[in-house]
Amino acid sequence: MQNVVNALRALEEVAVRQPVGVADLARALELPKSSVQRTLVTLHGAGWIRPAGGTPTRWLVTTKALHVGRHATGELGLRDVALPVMEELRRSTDETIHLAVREGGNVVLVERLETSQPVRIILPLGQNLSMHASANGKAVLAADPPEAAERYIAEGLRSFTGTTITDPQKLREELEETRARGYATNSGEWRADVSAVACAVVGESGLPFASISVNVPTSRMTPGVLPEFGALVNAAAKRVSAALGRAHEGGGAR
Amino acid sequence: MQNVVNALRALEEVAVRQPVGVADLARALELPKSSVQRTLVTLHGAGWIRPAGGTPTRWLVTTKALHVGRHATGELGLRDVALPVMEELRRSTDETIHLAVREGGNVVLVERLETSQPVRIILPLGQNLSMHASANGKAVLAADPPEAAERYIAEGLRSFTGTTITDPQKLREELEETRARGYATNSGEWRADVSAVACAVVGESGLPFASISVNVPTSRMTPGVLPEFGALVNAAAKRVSAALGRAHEGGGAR
DNA sequence: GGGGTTGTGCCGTCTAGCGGCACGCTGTAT
DNA sequence: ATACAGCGTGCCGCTAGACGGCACAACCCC
Repeated sequence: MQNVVNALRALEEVAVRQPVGVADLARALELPKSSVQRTLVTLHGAGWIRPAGGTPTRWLVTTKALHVGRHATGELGLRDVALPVMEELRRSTDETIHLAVREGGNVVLVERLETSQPVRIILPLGQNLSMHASANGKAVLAADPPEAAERYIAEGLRSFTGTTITDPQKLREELEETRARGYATNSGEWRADVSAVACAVVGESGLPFASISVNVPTSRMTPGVLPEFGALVNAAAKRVSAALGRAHEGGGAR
Repeated sequence: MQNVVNALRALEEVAVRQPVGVADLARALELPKSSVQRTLVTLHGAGWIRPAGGTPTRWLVTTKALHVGRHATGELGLRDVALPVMEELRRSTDETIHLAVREGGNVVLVERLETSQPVRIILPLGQNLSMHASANGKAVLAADPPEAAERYIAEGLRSFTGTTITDPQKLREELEETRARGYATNSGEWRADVSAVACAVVGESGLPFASISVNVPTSRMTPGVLPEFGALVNAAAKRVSAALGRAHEGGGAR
């Protein structure tokens, strides 16, 4: 099915480079022009891309991918269950609430409710967050079995800002604290101006598969609000976990 | 490229029915089980779906589609240009702001900023809005050349609520008013509790390709705010159009 | 415990995708 | 004015790779 693989590669490439022509794409994909041309026509027929209209023909992605992507929440109904809880969480904090799902070695932002305050964090849906440098990631990691965390650590901890935890031992301690505390934190470890508290959502198997976070500009993150938001986000994650069929056992993380 | 078409159908089907197994899918797609199986493995290899982990194998879509879908804004950089303007629009209205792009005979919601007020409208990104029963749609239709509008009208005007405009002549008058007024309106014509004002974003060719709207629960939509929000949304759409390279000529719509 | 259903894998047939090639067009540099 | 390089598009013979029938082990629910 090399064919399908190439078509999907073409689709992604169109998304990144749009509006783009056949020849450009063929070069980028290192594929014969005529093959790419055929692929584009097929993708168009299936409704995933469309010509821009002018001449020469330039291709754009349609919203088909959006429709498919909306369902990418890992568990059936996670979004529906989480949204009302996130709503309430935003009302009580008036800060930006994120819902992220684990995927591969990362955590991906899939839903967002914003604060009404002027200074705010806007991350695009679909944003990848690394496990060790985001509150959502650390919440998931802390709720994981130790082996899984070790496997992640073994891949190396990339640094993003001055406060990013890159020392394996320090990260282990941090995860331990997170479990004891019931929520994970992040103070400018990925981007200097973004701080957050998060708690994992666990499934029937007891494994974490998603995470909810309250995101605050570092400038507004005073020591006082941290435990307050922590307790709120912990309760929220517990409610979502429970609604998905299983009591949220132990702290907020494990 | 029947192959690719089937793979994309499978992907969509997985998104809708996830978590789903091979046999289920094969029935839904009316394709041999072994073919579907091969397709699933390929889609997995390409990173678009993933097995749920347990046994029996159930498939889920990944966030790959989200990443691609994020670029589905029709014009290069539309989202980046529009977001700050939408931000300001929300600050001045404290209502939910939508960015929609035209696609085929519809208009599709691609970005959203919410009000902080408790009663609010939440539409999913990727939502299709019909041309004649939404403020965004009517704004685009009013900015289109008359032939295009007539072509749309000829396809028939479906009714959603008691106030949906289904009479072609009434719609023509409404579009005329919209052009004169500089913004389109919607008072519960699609869903009874949703009202809005909108204005089209036009490209270099002078044709509308997107639209910005302020969405208000019908209960909050008093006669007074209508012209106020109308003027604001008109100014916002003009700014986006201009930033995309061309002065926004004439009223707010054309 | 057995009948049905599931996910998975093999393999011979032949179809449908592959890609080299040529065409007409447009915009640019000479 | 002319040449040229690049573009998007379409054709067509060859063959690689997809197709789908089939078989099998594991599982679940009567």
